Amino acid sequence: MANIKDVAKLAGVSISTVSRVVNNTAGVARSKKEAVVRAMSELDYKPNSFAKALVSNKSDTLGLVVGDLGDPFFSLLMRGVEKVASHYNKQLLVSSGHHDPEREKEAILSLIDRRCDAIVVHSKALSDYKVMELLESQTSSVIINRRMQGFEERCIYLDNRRAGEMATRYLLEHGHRHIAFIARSSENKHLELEDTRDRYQGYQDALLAHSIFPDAGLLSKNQPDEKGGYDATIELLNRKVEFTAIFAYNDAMAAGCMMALRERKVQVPNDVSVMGVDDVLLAHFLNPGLTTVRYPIEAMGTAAASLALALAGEHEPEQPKLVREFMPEIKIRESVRCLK
Amino acid sequence: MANIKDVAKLAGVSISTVSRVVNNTAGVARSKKEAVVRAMSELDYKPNSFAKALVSNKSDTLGLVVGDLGDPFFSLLMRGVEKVASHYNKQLLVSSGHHDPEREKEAILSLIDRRCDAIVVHSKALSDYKVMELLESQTSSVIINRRMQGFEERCIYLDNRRAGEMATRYLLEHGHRHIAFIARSSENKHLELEDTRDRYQGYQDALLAHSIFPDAGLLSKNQPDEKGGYDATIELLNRKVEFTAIFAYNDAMAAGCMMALRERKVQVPNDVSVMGVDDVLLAHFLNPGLTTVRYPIEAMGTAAASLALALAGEHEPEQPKLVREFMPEIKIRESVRCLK
DNA sequence: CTGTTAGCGCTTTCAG
DNA sequence: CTGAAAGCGCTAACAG
Repeated sequence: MANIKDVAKLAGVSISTVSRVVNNTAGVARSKKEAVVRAMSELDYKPNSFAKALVSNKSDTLGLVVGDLGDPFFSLLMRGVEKVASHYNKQLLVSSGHHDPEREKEAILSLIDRRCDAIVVHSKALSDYKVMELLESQTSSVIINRRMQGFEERCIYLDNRRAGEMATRYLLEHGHRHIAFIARSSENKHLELEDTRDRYQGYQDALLAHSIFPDAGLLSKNQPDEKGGYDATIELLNRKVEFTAIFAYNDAMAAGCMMALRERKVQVPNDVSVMGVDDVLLAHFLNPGLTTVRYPIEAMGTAAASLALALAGEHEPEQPKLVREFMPEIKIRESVRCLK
Repeated sequence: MANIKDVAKLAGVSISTVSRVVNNTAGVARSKKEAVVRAMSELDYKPNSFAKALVSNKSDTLGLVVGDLGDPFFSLLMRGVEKVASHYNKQLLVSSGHHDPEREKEAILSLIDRRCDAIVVHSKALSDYKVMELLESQTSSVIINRRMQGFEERCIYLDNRRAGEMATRYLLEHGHRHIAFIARSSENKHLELEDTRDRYQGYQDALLAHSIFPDAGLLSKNQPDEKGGYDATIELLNRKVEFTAIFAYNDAMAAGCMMALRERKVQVPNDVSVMGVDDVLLAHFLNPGLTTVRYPIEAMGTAAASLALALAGEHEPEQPKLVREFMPEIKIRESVRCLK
């Protein structure tokens, strides 16, 4: 592959001149410029990005760590991040942590090794401490979907407590009094997940505001996907506790939940109402459509990438005060019945 | 950030020695080795990947072009590709073509500029000719989901004709005689999309084998997503033509189709049966579950990445004869009614 | 086993 | 406006 020297030779100029026309970094005589341009296209010259990165110490790369590339939630997150990456002409380097602490750590480190200009990290398997330790020296990195003490400036997150509170209140306002909660279980025993805890907290807030004491028998934990939602619901059903509504940690669990209910001939929403969180594509196409709490994940991905790039000095933060905490909102479909 | 010189100085050795212990490329005296290791960890040394790539002319990067990062189909593709990337310790560089010819071209070129060791491309907006022109000199690139004349060695694709034939035959075997086809329309007037054409061809094959002459009034085209499926179905319904089954280009369109039917109070599968292609997550959670033709996209992503890396000389192709053409298979759920 | 040295391809002073 | 030259951090002969 042709390099800058070849171009210089063919154009009859020095490599500095070639560099100047490539980067438009200084004036060059029209005639020489034309010669260079001609030589470049003739040789199909493409500047070597490594050499450039080496000397400029900038990679024009945006790193992103997600949990699982195949998950619709992360899919939306990636789309949001990609939007700003392409706007700033950055390439996207993606790594998956596979919900495993060791692999998450590797994913983060590999991105750091690559000297990304900025990094956006979604991590659930690593402790706050570990994440901060890994990213401390990486000043233009942003954590998404997590709020960490002393690291707030670099966190983009949802008000999960409010999400839990909103959903539960919505159910209460529709006359439900026995509301089950399907929570996300943590793979790591020592790591309490902030988001599921906050959503549960919000759930309790709403209940207590209606003078209802949260019943541990209505709490079921499982992994945060369709299968987990299914299993958690079966377990709930087997307990023979009474409930008229189920609030699931996320839409994926809600989908599994509805599947289990259908199997057991429990009608949604006639017998039991269901709500989720996220508002991924799936929610729209479930039947009945899933009433859920919208998690603006794509917009948050965009915000995170934008913040990361701002930290990297790529641009000024647009807003006078950047929004770091996003607000959930209720998306009404057909999975909740009014009991009044 | 510390570089190799700093480490060498601190360890009291030459940079070659440091390089040797980093890459384990030659024996080093135990004492020096230990000194180097200590210095590295003390300085938190991370080899500069650009310098390494520059000198070795290898980037340890796998490039991937997809249509849209937010689409579940591509999500699965990415997961398949990522699996082999991480297995070979390659970083994944992802670009999105946004279903636009110009942006697809840019995406491919940007990956070439980055000197990826191998590239996997999913392109629908560019013509065969353009794609081949762009990737001709890029010997370790693979096209997925497309079969191109004279480029077969680098294509990984599904037997789309058979997919269309299988689905239609399945419907015929269940007694359906009036089967509508919802096709993918092409954004680009001059570009006939091979996959939708092949599926339609297979649809016709099956029909003709049952002595049924394909009726153009039962064909409706639209964009290949939920909205397109919805619109195509509404159009079909408005035509007042008779049909007992609908075969959609993909699951997304089938989902939109079912949505439209539900709105119009047409019951699935009692009044109309529906089939799709892909078997994405959605298919499982639609109600009724969508009977579809499984497109092993994740496995194909894995195969494509593996082939690309083999072309790059990273490894021998595992199979004596690598599978380039994948076979669809029927995934039975509840959206098809037996009329016999 | 170890150090010296010549680049990899590019940007960026610095003279002219 | 232009070219020469000094690196960016690393690898890989080459000599010892």
